[in-house]
Amino acid sequence: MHSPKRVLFLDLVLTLFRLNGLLIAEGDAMTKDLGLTHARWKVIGAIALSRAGLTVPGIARVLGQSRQAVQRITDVMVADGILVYTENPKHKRSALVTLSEKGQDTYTMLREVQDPWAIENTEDIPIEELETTLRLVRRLIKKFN
Amino acid sequence: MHSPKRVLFLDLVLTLFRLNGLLIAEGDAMTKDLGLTHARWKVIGAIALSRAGLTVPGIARVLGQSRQAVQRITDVMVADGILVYTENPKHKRSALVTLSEKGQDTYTMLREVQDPWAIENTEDIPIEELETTLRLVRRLIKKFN
DNA sequence: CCAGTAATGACAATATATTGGCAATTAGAT
DNA sequence: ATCTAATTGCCAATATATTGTCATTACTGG
Repeated sequence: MHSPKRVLFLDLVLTLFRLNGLLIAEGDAMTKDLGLTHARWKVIGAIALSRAGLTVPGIARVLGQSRQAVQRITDVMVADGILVYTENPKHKRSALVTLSEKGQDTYTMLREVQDPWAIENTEDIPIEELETTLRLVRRLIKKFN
Repeated sequence: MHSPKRVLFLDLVLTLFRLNGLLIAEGDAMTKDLGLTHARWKVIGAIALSRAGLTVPGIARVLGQSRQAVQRITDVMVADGILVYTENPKHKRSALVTLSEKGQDTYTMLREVQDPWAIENTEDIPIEELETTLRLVRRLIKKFN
């Protein structure tokens, strides 16, 4: 079967793996001075972008990872004073993970490098293409959920 | 700074992390019966999609990973008889990684589940959107290289 | 051709992530 | 309200990946 969409899609998948790795490398380079690793800034970013508050399994879903991996890193980050487990009105056992004051400071510093980075790397990209891509990615996520 | 592109882009990045995880889960589910793991089918896929032949660091670049991680898994796969290190005319020390007969059989079986999967998941997606997305992803990769 | 730089293999230490299992809680359906 | 299925925390084992280092080979500019 030589469906052009099939080839295109498989090519896209491989290319996405590559971009994923490069994005992690970018983030690590960007946060080198903040003492963060990708496991950490991903969690911080996920929490910061969520309005409603996130539990550990919630963060894992957002990041496409196992809840155990997230639990490990949040435990460490709580011990480091960057995150705080706060009571979850909607669930007795599953706490909400929130940024401590120190964590908010870290996020502020993260933003200071992340924002210019984001602006710089989208300068020459039409907003329509970003929207199309985001929409397509979301559509795929919905399929695979 | 409230650049809409900035927000869109950061949202896209987070969403890509999630899609990455889901794609890996999809692949693992797809290849469960073939005795593959994502570390393995990624390597097989990268080799199969390459025309010129790939070295270990070459595979690592395609997959956006460290060469050491790839080296580890290719060593195991060579020991398992799925891959073969063959002489590289262009480089004395860095061998080309190729599929053995067994590896080609595995790839054939992989294709039998992968192709329908790819077709099914792009049925309702216009080819133009796939092209736009692939082009954008490639553009980002070029920036981050 | 040569000198400096980058790429590669090899090895080790560490970090990160998945998988599996189990008990307790929650959510959903009837 | 009750039953069932899904979710969650926790623990352990294993797999995967990164980081750092060094010697060797390849590449590049002059």
